[in-house]
Amino acid sequence: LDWVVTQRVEANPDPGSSQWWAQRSARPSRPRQGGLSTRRIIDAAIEVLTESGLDGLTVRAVSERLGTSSGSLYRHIASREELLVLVGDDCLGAVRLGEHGFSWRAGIETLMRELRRVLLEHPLPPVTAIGHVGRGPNAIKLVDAALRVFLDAGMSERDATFATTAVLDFVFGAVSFQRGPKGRGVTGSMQHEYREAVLAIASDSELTGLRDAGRTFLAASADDVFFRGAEILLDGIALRLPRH
Amino acid sequence: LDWVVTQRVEANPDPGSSQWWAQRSARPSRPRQGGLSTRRIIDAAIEVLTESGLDGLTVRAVSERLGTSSGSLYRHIASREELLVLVGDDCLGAVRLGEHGFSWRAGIETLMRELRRVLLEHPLPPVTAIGHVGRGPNAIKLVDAALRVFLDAGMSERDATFATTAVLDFVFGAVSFQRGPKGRGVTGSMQHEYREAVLAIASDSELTGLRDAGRTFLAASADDVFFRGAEILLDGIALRLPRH
DNA sequence: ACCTGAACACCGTTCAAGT
DNA sequence: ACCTGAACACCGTTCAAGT
Repeated sequence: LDWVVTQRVEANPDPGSSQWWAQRSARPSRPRQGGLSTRRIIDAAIEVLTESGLDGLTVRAVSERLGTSSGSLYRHIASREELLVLVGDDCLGAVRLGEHGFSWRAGIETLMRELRRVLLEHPLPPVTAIGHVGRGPNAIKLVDAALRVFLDAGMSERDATFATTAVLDFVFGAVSFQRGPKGRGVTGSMQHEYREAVLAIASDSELTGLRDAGRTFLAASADDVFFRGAEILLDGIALRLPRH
Repeated sequence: LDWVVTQRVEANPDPGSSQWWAQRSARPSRPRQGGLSTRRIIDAAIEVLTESGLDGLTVRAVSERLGTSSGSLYRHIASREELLVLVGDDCLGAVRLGEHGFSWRAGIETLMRELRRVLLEHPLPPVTAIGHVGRGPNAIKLVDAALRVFLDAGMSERDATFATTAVLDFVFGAVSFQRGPKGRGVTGSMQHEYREAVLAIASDSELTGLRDAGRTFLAASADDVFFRGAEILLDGIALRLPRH
Protein backbone atom coordinates (compact mmCIF):
# COMPACT_ATOMS: atom_id res chain seq x y z
CA LEU A 1 0.00 0.00 0.00
CA ASP A 2 2.67 2.38 1.09
CA TRP A 3 4.67 1.22 -1.85
CA VAL A 4 1.99 2.12 -4.33
CA VAL A 5 1.87 5.64 -2.98
CA THR A 6 5.62 6.00 -3.35
CA GLN A 7 5.34 4.78 -6.88
CA ARG A 8 2.74 7.40 -7.73
CA VAL A 9 4.63 10.24 -6.19
CA GLU A 10 7.89 9.34 -7.89
CA ALA A 11 6.51 10.23 -11.30
CA ASN A 12 9.74 11.70 -12.63
CA PRO A 13 12.59 9.47 -11.54
CA ASP A 14 16.17 10.57 -12.04
CA PRO A 15 17.53 9.70 -15.46
CA GLY A 16 19.76 6.67 -15.13
CA SER A 17 18.07 5.34 -12.04
CA SER A 18 16.54 1.91 -12.13
CA GLN A 19 13.10 3.50 -11.90
CA TRP A 20 13.85 5.59 -14.92
CA TRP A 21 15.05 2.64 -16.97
CA ALA A 22 12.05 0.60 -15.94
CA GLN A 23 9.64 3.32 -16.97
CA ARG A 24 11.51 3.80 -20.19
CA SER A 25 11.47 0.15 -21.17
CA ALA A 26 7.72 0.11 -20.64
CA ARG A 27 7.18 3.09 -22.93
CA PRO A 28 6.91 2.34 -26.64
CA SER A 29 9.16 4.26 -28.99
CA ARG A 30 7.59 6.18 -31.82
CA PRO A 31 9.93 6.26 -34.75
CA ARG A 32 9.06 8.55 -37.59
CA GLN A 33 9.91 8.04 -41.20
CA GLY A 34 12.79 10.33 -42.04
CA GLY A 35 12.29 12.43 -38.95
CA LEU A 36 14.05 12.70 -35.65
CA SER A 37 14.39 9.71 -33.37
CA THR A 38 16.12 8.93 -30.10
CA ARG A 39 18.47 6.70 -32.03
CA ARG A 40 19.54 9.48 -34.38
CA ILE A 41 19.94 11.88 -31.49
CA ILE A 42 22.19 9.49 -29.61
CA ASP A 43 24.33 8.88 -32.68
CA ALA A 44 24.72 12.59 -33.28
CA ALA A 45 25.50 13.14 -29.61
CA ILE A 46 28.28 10.56 -29.70
CA GLU A 47 29.77 12.27 -32.74
CA VAL A 48 29.70 15.62 -30.96
CA LEU A 49 31.15 14.00 -27.86
CA THR A 50 34.03 12.52 -29.81
CA GLU A 51 34.80 15.79 -31.52
CA SER A 52 34.17 18.32 -28.79
CA GLY A 53 34.39 16.42 -25.53
CA LEU A 54 31.92 16.37 -22.70
CA ASP A 55 31.69 20.13 -22.32
CA GLY A 56 30.95 20.50 -25.99
CA LEU A 57 28.12 17.99 -25.83
CA THR A 58 25.31 20.52 -25.58
CA VAL A 59 21.73 20.15 -26.69
CA ARG A 60 22.30 22.97 -29.11
CA ALA A 61 25.37 21.37 -30.66
CA VAL A 62 23.55 18.09 -31.16
CA SER A 63 20.55 19.77 -32.74
CA GLU A 64 22.80 21.79 -35.02
CA ARG A 65 24.47 18.62 -36.21
CA LEU A 66 21.07 17.19 -36.95
CA GLY A 67 20.11 20.31 -38.85
CA THR A 68 17.21 21.14 -36.58
CA SER A 69 16.42 23.41 -33.67
CA SER A 70 17.30 22.65 -30.11
CA GLY A 71 13.69 22.62 -29.05
CA SER A 72 12.95 19.76 -31.38
CA LEU A 73 15.06 17.34 -29.39
CA TYR A 74 12.77 17.72 -26.42
CA ARG A 75 10.16 15.70 -28.20
CA HIS A 76 12.43 12.66 -27.85
CA ILE A 77 14.45 13.35 -24.74
CA ALA A 78 13.30 15.04 -21.59
CA SER A 79 16.57 16.71 -20.68
CA ARG A 80 20.26 16.90 -21.38
CA GLU A 81 20.84 14.55 -18.49
CA GLU A 82 18.68 11.90 -20.13
CA LEU A 83 20.78 12.27 -23.24
CA LEU A 84 23.96 11.72 -21.23
CA VAL A 85 22.51 8.59 -19.70
CA LEU A 86 21.48 7.22 -23.07
CA VAL A 87 24.86 8.00 -24.59
CA GLY A 88 26.62 6.43 -21.64
CA ASP A 89 24.78 3.15 -21.91
CA ASP A 90 25.05 3.16 -25.66
CA CYS A 91 28.83 3.35 -25.41
CA LEU A 92 28.81 0.22 -23.28
CA GLY A 93 27.20 -1.56 -26.22
CA ALA A 94 30.60 -1.54 -27.91
CA VAL A 95 31.97 -4.07 -25.44
CA ARG A 96 32.54 -7.31 -27.27
CA LEU A 97 31.17 -10.08 -25.11
CA GLY A 98 32.41 -13.12 -26.54
CA GLU A 99 33.93 -16.34 -27.23
CA HIS A 100 32.92 -19.01 -24.83
CA GLY A 101 35.10 -21.98 -24.11
CA PHE A 102 37.86 -20.14 -22.34
CA SER A 103 38.56 -20.69 -18.70
CA TRP A 104 36.54 -18.53 -16.31
CA ARG A 105 39.65 -16.52 -15.60
CA ALA A 106 40.45 -15.82 -19.23
CA GLY A 107 36.81 -14.97 -19.84
CA ILE A 108 36.63 -12.43 -17.05
CA GLU A 109 40.01 -10.99 -17.92
CA THR A 110 38.80 -10.42 -21.46
CA LEU A 111 35.61 -8.81 -20.24
CA MET A 112 37.54 -6.47 -17.96
CA ARG A 113 40.00 -5.52 -20.66
CA GLU A 114 37.23 -4.91 -23.17
CA LEU A 115 35.21 -2.79 -20.79
CA ARG A 116 38.25 -0.73 -19.97
CA ARG A 117 39.06 -0.26 -23.64
CA VAL A 118 35.57 0.97 -24.42
CA LEU A 119 35.42 3.30 -21.44
CA LEU A 120 38.78 4.84 -22.23
CA GLU A 121 37.75 5.30 -25.85
CA HIS A 122 34.95 7.75 -25.18
CA PRO A 123 35.35 10.91 -23.16
CA LEU A 124 31.94 10.48 -21.62
CA PRO A 125 31.17 7.46 -19.49
CA PRO A 126 34.16 8.47 -17.39
CA VAL A 127 33.97 11.05 -14.78
CA THR A 128 30.61 12.51 -15.40
CA ALA A 129 28.76 9.44 -16.36
CA ILE A 130 30.11 6.71 -14.17
CA GLY A 131 26.91 6.99 -12.18
CA HIS A 132 25.02 7.31 -15.40
CA VAL A 133 25.74 3.79 -16.47
CA GLY A 134 25.17 0.57 -14.70
CA ARG A 135 21.45 0.08 -14.97
CA GLY A 136 20.79 0.36 -18.68
CA PRO A 137 20.36 -2.49 -21.15
CA ASN A 138 24.00 -2.63 -22.18
CA ALA A 139 25.21 -2.59 -18.61
CA ILE A 140 22.83 -5.45 -17.97
CA LYS A 141 24.43 -7.45 -20.72
CA LEU A 142 27.80 -7.01 -19.05
CA VAL A 143 26.40 -8.21 -15.77
CA ASP A 144 24.80 -11.17 -17.47
CA ALA A 145 28.01 -12.18 -19.18
CA ALA A 146 30.00 -12.05 -15.96
CA LEU A 147 27.37 -13.95 -14.00
CA ARG A 148 27.29 -16.64 -16.69
CA VAL A 149 31.03 -17.18 -16.53
CA PHE A 150 31.06 -17.46 -12.76
CA LEU A 151 28.04 -19.74 -12.62
CA ASP A 152 29.53 -22.01 -15.26
CA ALA A 153 32.68 -22.23 -13.18
CA GLY A 154 30.59 -23.64 -10.36
CA MET A 155 30.08 -20.61 -8.16
CA SER A 156 27.03 -20.08 -6.03
CA GLU A 157 24.57 -17.40 -7.07
CA ARG A 158 25.64 -15.14 -4.24
CA ASP A 159 29.36 -15.55 -4.84
CA ALA A 160 28.82 -14.97 -8.55
CA THR A 161 26.92 -11.81 -7.69
CA PHE A 162 29.65 -10.36 -5.52
CA ALA A 163 32.42 -11.40 -7.87
CA THR A 164 30.58 -9.66 -10.70
CA THR A 165 30.05 -6.43 -8.83
CA ALA A 166 33.62 -6.44 -7.53
CA VAL A 167 34.94 -6.79 -11.05
CA LEU A 168 32.78 -3.99 -12.42
CA ASP A 169 33.48 -1.70 -9.48
CA PHE A 170 37.19 -2.21 -9.93
CA VAL A 171 37.18 -1.54 -13.67
CA PHE A 172 35.09 1.62 -13.38
CA GLY A 173 37.19 2.89 -10.52
CA ALA A 174 40.44 2.17 -12.31
CA VAL A 175 39.28 3.90 -15.48
CA SER A 176 38.11 6.92 -13.55
CA PHE A 177 41.44 7.30 -11.83
CA GLN A 178 43.35 6.86 -15.02
CA ARG A 179 41.56 9.71 -16.67
CA GLY A 180 42.05 13.26 -15.67
CA PRO A 181 39.01 15.33 -14.78
CA LYS A 182 36.40 15.77 -17.47
CA GLY A 183 37.27 12.41 -18.90
CA ARG A 184 40.26 13.57 -20.82
CA GLY A 185 43.31 11.39 -20.84
CA VAL A 186 46.16 12.27 -18.56
CA THR A 187 49.10 13.67 -20.45
CA GLY A 188 52.53 12.70 -19.28
CA SER A 189 54.03 16.15 -19.33
CA MET A 190 55.11 17.64 -16.03
CA GLN A 191 54.32 14.38 -14.32
CA HIS A 192 57.88 14.64 -13.13
CA GLU A 193 57.19 17.89 -11.35
CA TYR A 194 54.25 16.39 -9.57
CA ARG A 195 56.27 13.38 -8.47
CA GLU A 196 58.94 15.61 -7.01
CA ALA A 197 56.34 17.77 -5.27
CA VAL A 198 54.69 14.76 -3.65
CA LEU A 199 57.98 13.23 -2.61
CA ALA A 200 59.12 16.54 -1.17
CA ILE A 201 55.96 16.78 0.88
CA ALA A 202 56.34 13.19 2.01
CA SER A 203 59.90 13.59 3.19
CA ASP A 204 58.99 16.71 5.15
CA SER A 205 56.07 15.16 6.95
CA GLU A 206 54.94 11.98 8.58
CA LEU A 207 53.89 10.40 5.32
CA THR A 208 56.24 7.49 5.81
CA GLY A 209 54.37 5.19 3.46
CA LEU A 210 54.98 7.56 0.58
CA ARG A 211 58.49 8.30 1.75
CA ASP A 212 59.35 4.60 1.55
CA ALA A 213 57.32 3.48 -1.46
CA GLY A 214 56.28 6.74 -3.09
CA ARG A 215 58.79 6.56 -5.91
CA THR A 216 57.55 3.13 -6.87
CA PHE A 217 53.92 4.16 -6.47
CA LEU A 218 54.23 7.30 -8.57
CA ALA A 219 56.15 5.51 -11.29
CA ALA A 220 53.55 2.80 -11.80
CA SER A 221 51.91 2.90 -15.21
CA ALA A 222 48.16 2.90 -15.69
CA ASP A 223 48.44 -0.47 -17.40
CA ASP A 224 50.36 -1.96 -14.50
CA VAL A 225 47.86 -0.59 -12.03
CA PHE A 226 45.03 -2.12 -13.99
CA PHE A 227 46.43 -5.52 -14.83
CA ARG A 228 48.17 -6.16 -11.52
CA GLY A 229 45.09 -4.99 -9.68
CA ALA A 230 42.98 -7.30 -11.80
CA GLU A 231 45.25 -10.19 -10.88
CA ILE A 232 44.80 -9.51 -7.19
CA LEU A 233 41.04 -9.44 -7.60
CA LEU A 234 40.93 -12.58 -9.72
CA ASP A 235 43.06 -14.41 -7.18
CA GLY A 236 40.53 -13.52 -4.52
CA ILE A 237 37.72 -14.70 -6.74
CA ALA A 238 39.52 -17.97 -7.44
CA LEU A 239 39.34 -18.80 -3.75
CA ARG A 240 35.54 -18.89 -4.04
CA LEU A 241 35.58 -21.56 -6.70
CA PRO A 242 34.94 -25.21 -5.89
CA ARG A 243 38.00 -26.89 -7.36
CA HIS A 244 40.53 -24.35 -6.30
CA LEU B 1 64.97 20.04 -23.71
CA ASP B 2 61.83 18.76 -25.29
CA TRP B 3 60.44 18.42 -21.84
CA VAL B 4 61.03 22.05 -21.03
CA VAL B 5 59.12 23.10 -24.10
CA THR B 6 56.19 20.90 -23.14
CA GLN B 7 56.24 22.45 -19.73
CA ARG B 8 56.10 25.94 -21.18
CA VAL B 9 53.28 25.16 -23.52
CA GLU B 10 51.21 23.44 -20.87
CA ALA B 11 50.77 26.68 -18.96
CA ASN B 12 47.17 26.00 -17.94
CA PRO B 13 46.87 22.39 -16.89
CA ASP B 14 43.47 20.85 -16.25
CA PRO B 15 42.23 21.42 -12.72
CA GLY B 16 42.68 18.20 -10.78
CA SER B 17 45.53 16.93 -12.92
CA SER B 18 48.84 16.22 -11.29
CA GLN B 19 50.31 19.16 -13.19
CA TRP B 20 47.69 21.42 -11.75
CA TRP B 21 48.25 20.25 -8.20
CA ALA B 22 52.00 20.59 -8.60
CA GLN B 23 51.69 24.15 -9.85
CA ARG B 24 49.25 24.94 -7.10
CA SER B 25 51.45 23.63 -4.31
CA ALA B 26 54.27 25.79 -5.61
CA ARG B 27 52.18 28.95 -5.59
CA PRO B 28 51.98 30.81 -2.29
CA SER B 29 48.55 31.61 -0.92
CA ARG B 30 47.72 35.19 -0.12
CA PRO B 31 45.28 35.32 2.74
CA ARG B 32 43.71 38.64 3.50
CA GLN B 33 42.55 39.83 6.87
CA GLY B 34 38.79 39.57 6.97
CA GLY B 35 38.52 39.24 3.23
CA LEU B 36 37.88 36.38 0.89
CA SER B 37 40.14 33.36 0.82
CA THR B 38 40.21 30.03 -0.96
CA ARG B 39 39.52 28.40 2.38
CA ARG B 40 36.36 30.43 2.97
CA ILE B 41 35.20 29.80 -0.57
CA ILE B 42 35.62 26.05 -0.22
CA ASP B 43 33.75 26.03 3.08
CA ALA B 44 30.89 28.02 1.61
CA ALA B 45 30.85 25.74 -1.45
CA ILE B 46 30.53 22.65 0.73
CA GLU B 47 27.61 24.23 2.55
CA VAL B 48 25.90 25.02 -0.73
CA LEU B 49 26.66 21.52 -1.96
CA THR B 50 25.12 19.94 1.09
CA GLU B 51 22.00 22.06 0.84
CA SER B 52 21.46 22.25 -2.90
CA GLY B 53 23.34 19.35 -4.38
CA LEU B 54 25.82 19.38 -7.20
CA ASP B 55 23.60 21.25 -9.65
CA GLY B 56 23.00 23.95 -7.08
CA LEU B 57 26.70 24.43 -6.52
CA THR B 58 27.12 27.44 -8.79
CA VAL B 59 29.67 30.20 -8.55
CA ARG B 60 26.83 32.62 -8.05
CA ALA B 61 25.31 30.63 -5.19
CA VAL B 62 28.64 30.42 -3.40
CA SER B 63 29.30 34.14 -3.79
CA GLU B 64 25.82 34.94 -2.56
CA ARG B 65 26.42 32.87 0.54
CA LEU B 66 29.61 34.79 1.12
CA GLY B 67 27.80 38.08 0.68
CA THR B 68 29.85 39.15 -2.27
CA SER B 69 29.65 39.23 -6.06
CA SER B 70 30.37 36.28 -8.26
CA GLY B 71 33.22 38.06 -9.94
CA SER B 72 35.08 38.37 -6.68
CA LEU B 73 35.62 34.63 -6.44
CA TYR B 74 37.75 34.69 -9.56
CA ARG B 75 40.50 36.36 -7.64
CA HIS B 76 40.95 33.11 -5.69
CA ILE B 77 39.81 30.42 -8.08
CA ALA B 78 40.27 30.33 -11.81
CA SER B 79 37.05 28.52 -12.67
CA ARG B 80 34.13 26.57 -11.34
CA GLU B 81 35.95 23.39 -12.21
CA GLU B 82 38.84 24.35 -9.96
CA LEU B 83 36.35 24.89 -7.19
CA LEU B 84 34.91 21.41 -7.71
CA VAL B 85 38.36 19.90 -7.55
CA LEU B 86 39.19 21.74 -4.36
CA VAL B 87 35.90 20.77 -2.78
CA GLY B 88 36.38 17.16 -3.82
CA ASP B 89 39.78 16.85 -2.23
CA ASP B 90 38.67 18.76 0.82
CA CYS B 91 35.91 16.23 1.42
CA LEU B 92 38.48 13.46 1.46
CA GLY B 93 40.09 15.22 4.40
CA ALA B 94 37.24 13.94 6.54
CA VAL B 95 38.51 10.37 6.29
CA ARG B 96 39.79 9.36 9.70
CA LEU B 97 43.10 7.64 9.18
CA GLY B 98 43.88 6.07 12.31
CA GLU B 99 44.72 3.78 15.01
CA HIS B 100 47.76 1.75 14.32
CA GLY B 101 48.32 -1.59 15.94
CA PHE B 102 45.56 -3.45 14.16
CA SER B 103 46.31 -6.20 11.72
CA TRP B 104 46.90 -5.10 8.15
CA ARG B 105 43.53 -6.49 7.21
CA ALA B 106 41.63 -4.65 9.90
CA GLY B 107 43.54 -1.49 9.04
CA ILE B 108 42.67 -1.61 5.36
CA GLU B 109 39.09 -2.59 6.08
CA THR B 110 38.73 0.45 8.29
CA LEU B 111 40.25 2.69 5.66
CA MET B 112 37.89 1.35 3.02
CA ARG B 113 34.86 1.72 5.23
CA GLU B 114 35.84 5.24 6.23
CA LEU B 115 36.47 6.34 2.67
CA ARG B 116 33.14 4.93 1.60
CA ARG B 117 31.37 6.69 4.44
CA VAL B 118 32.86 10.05 3.57
CA LEU B 119 32.18 9.70 -0.15
CA LEU B 120 28.58 8.71 0.46
CA GLU B 121 28.14 11.62 2.82
CA HIS B 122 28.71 14.34 0.26
CA PRO B 123 26.85 14.57 -3.01
CA LEU B 124 29.94 15.74 -4.83
CA PRO B 125 32.97 13.48 -5.03
CA PRO B 126 30.70 10.88 -6.59
CA VAL B 127 29.73 10.93 -10.14
CA THR B 128 31.04 14.25 -11.23
CA ALA B 129 34.14 14.39 -9.21
CA ILE B 130 35.51 10.91 -9.10
CA GLY B 131 38.03 12.02 -11.65
CA HIS B 132 38.46 15.21 -9.71
CA VAL B 133 39.98 13.55 -6.72
CA GLY B 134 42.91 11.28 -6.46
CA ARG B 135 45.84 13.62 -6.87
CA GLY B 136 45.24 16.25 -4.22
CA PRO B 137 46.83 16.43 -0.77
CA ASN B 138 44.06 14.55 1.00
CA ALA B 139 44.03 11.79 -1.58
CA ILE B 140 47.75 11.53 -1.10
CA LYS B 141 47.25 10.98 2.60
CA LEU B 142 44.96 8.07 1.84
CA VAL B 143 47.54 6.54 -0.45
CA ASP B 144 50.21 7.03 2.18
CA ALA B 145 48.18 5.35 4.86
CA ALA B 146 47.44 2.32 2.71
CA LEU B 147 51.03 1.99 1.56
CA ARG B 148 52.20 2.16 5.18
CA VAL B 149 49.92 -0.66 6.24
CA PHE B 150 50.99 -2.92 3.41
CA LEU B 151 54.68 -2.18 3.85
CA ASP B 152 54.45 -2.86 7.56
CA ALA B 153 52.84 -6.19 6.78
CA GLY B 154 55.94 -7.10 4.81
CA MET B 155 54.85 -6.44 1.27
CA SER B 156 57.21 -5.35 -1.47
CA GLU B 157 56.94 -1.79 -2.72
CA ARG B 158 55.39 -2.90 -5.97
CA ASP B 159 52.86 -5.22 -4.37
CA ALA B 160 51.96 -2.51 -1.88
CA THR B 161 51.47 -0.11 -4.77
CA PHE B 162 49.09 -2.37 -6.64
CA ALA B 163 47.22 -3.40 -3.52
CA THR B 164 46.71 0.26 -2.68
CA THR B 165 45.42 1.23 -6.10
CA ALA B 166 43.19 -1.83 -6.26
CA VAL B 167 41.62 -0.93 -2.94
CA LEU B 168 41.00 2.69 -3.92
CA ASP B 169 39.72 1.77 -7.37
CA PHE B 170 37.29 -0.68 -5.84
CA VAL B 171 35.95 1.74 -3.24
CA PHE B 172 35.47 4.58 -5.70
CA GLY B 173 33.81 2.28 -8.18
CA ALA B 174 31.50 0.77 -5.58
CA VAL B 175 30.46 4.17 -4.30
CA SER B 176 29.78 5.44 -7.80
CA PHE B 177 27.56 2.50 -8.56
CA GLN B 178 25.72 2.78 -5.30
CA ARG B 179 24.74 6.36 -6.01
CA GLY B 180 22.31 7.26 -8.67
CA PRO B 181 23.32 9.83 -11.22
CA LYS B 182 24.27 13.27 -9.94
CA GLY B 183 25.52 11.73 -6.73
CA ARG B 184 22.17 11.43 -5.09
CA GLY B 185 21.42 8.30 -3.17
CA VAL B 186 19.35 5.64 -4.80
CA THR B 187 15.87 5.48 -3.40
CA GLY B 188 14.34 2.10 -2.99
CA SER B 189 11.00 2.91 -4.53
CA MET B 190 10.03 1.11 -7.70
CA GLN B 191 13.13 -1.01 -7.44
CA HIS B 192 10.68 -3.85 -7.66
CA GLU B 193 9.44 -2.72 -11.03
CA TYR B 194 12.99 -2.52 -12.33
CA ARG B 195 13.74 -6.01 -11.08
CA GLU B 196 10.74 -7.41 -12.83
CA ALA B 197 11.60 -5.58 -16.03
CA VAL B 198 15.14 -6.91 -16.04
CA LEU B 199 14.03 -10.45 -15.24
CA ALA B 200 11.39 -10.31 -17.95
CA ILE B 201 14.00 -9.23 -20.46
CA ALA B 202 16.35 -11.94 -19.29
CA SER B 203 13.81 -14.73 -19.61
CA ASP B 204 12.90 -13.63 -23.11
CA SER B 205 16.43 -13.50 -24.38
CA GLU B 206 19.72 -15.30 -24.20
CA LEU B 207 20.74 -13.61 -20.97
CA THR B 208 21.06 -16.90 -19.17
CA GLY B 209 23.33 -15.57 -16.47
CA LEU B 210 20.66 -13.13 -15.37
CA ARG B 211 17.95 -15.73 -15.84
CA ASP B 212 19.70 -18.06 -13.42
CA ALA B 213 21.16 -15.64 -10.90
CA GLY B 214 19.39 -12.38 -11.67
CA ARG B 215 17.03 -12.55 -8.73
CA THR B 216 19.94 -12.97 -6.34
CA PHE B 217 21.95 -10.29 -8.11
CA LEU B 218 19.18 -7.72 -8.11
CA ALA B 219 18.31 -8.39 -4.48
CA ALA B 220 21.84 -7.78 -3.21
CA SER B 221 22.13 -4.76 -0.94
CA ALA B 222 24.72 -2.05 -1.45
CA ASP B 223 26.30 -3.01 1.86
CA ASP B 224 26.59 -6.63 0.83
CA VAL B 225 28.07 -5.67 -2.50
CA PHE B 226 30.63 -3.51 -0.78
CA PHE B 227 31.66 -5.72 2.12
CA ARG B 228 31.62 -9.01 0.27
CA GLY B 229 33.50 -7.43 -2.59
CA ALA B 230 36.03 -6.05 -0.13
CA GLU B 231 36.50 -9.54 1.29
CA ILE B 232 37.27 -10.92 -2.14
CA LEU B 233 39.82 -8.21 -2.76
CA LEU B 234 41.44 -8.57 0.65
CA ASP B 235 41.73 -12.32 0.16
CA GLY B 236 43.57 -11.66 -3.06
CA ILE B 237 45.85 -9.21 -1.32
CA ALA B 238 46.54 -11.66 1.48
CA LEU B 239 48.09 -14.03 -1.05
CA ARG B 240 50.79 -11.41 -1.69
CA LEU B 241 51.88 -11.34 1.93
CA PRO B 242 54.92 -13.24 3.15
CA ARG B 243 53.48 -15.30 6.02
CA HIS B 244 50.24 -16.20 4.37
C1' DA C 1 1.18 15.67 -34.75
C1' DC C 2 5.34 17.49 -35.18
C1' DC C 3 8.62 21.35 -35.91
C1' DT C 4 10.11 26.14 -35.59
C1' DG C 5 12.19 30.06 -33.61
C1' DA C 6 11.89 33.28 -30.39
C1' DA C 7 11.94 34.01 -25.63
C1' DC C 8 12.98 33.06 -20.61
C1' DA C 9 15.72 32.24 -16.81
C1' DC C 10 19.56 31.03 -15.80
C1' DC C 11 24.78 30.05 -16.15
C1' DG C 12 30.40 31.04 -16.02
C1' DT C 13 33.44 34.54 -16.87
C1' DT C 14 35.38 39.15 -17.89
C1' DC C 15 36.53 43.81 -17.03
C1' DA C 16 35.99 48.68 -16.71
C1' DA C 17 35.14 51.54 -13.00
C1' DG C 18 35.26 52.40 -8.37
C1' DT C 19 37.32 52.36 -3.35
C1' DA D 1 45.38 45.86 -4.48
C1' DC D 2 41.11 44.30 -4.16
C1' DC D 3 36.02 44.51 -4.94
C1' DT D 4 31.90 45.83 -7.50
C1' DG D 5 28.31 45.37 -10.75
C1' DA D 6 27.21 45.46 -15.17
C1' DA D 7 27.85 43.18 -19.37
C1' DC D 8 28.93 39.23 -22.61
C1' DA D 9 28.40 34.90 -24.54
C1' DC D 10 26.67 31.20 -23.76
C1' DC D 11 23.50 27.47 -21.71
C1' DG D 12 18.87 24.23 -21.01
C1' DT D 13 14.20 24.52 -21.52
C1' DT D 14 9.54 26.18 -22.78
C1' DC D 15 5.87 27.36 -25.76
C1' DA D 16 3.14 30.02 -28.82
C1' DA D 17 2.74 29.98 -33.57
C1' DG D 18 3.19 27.79 -37.68
C1' DT D 19 2.98 23.66 -41.19
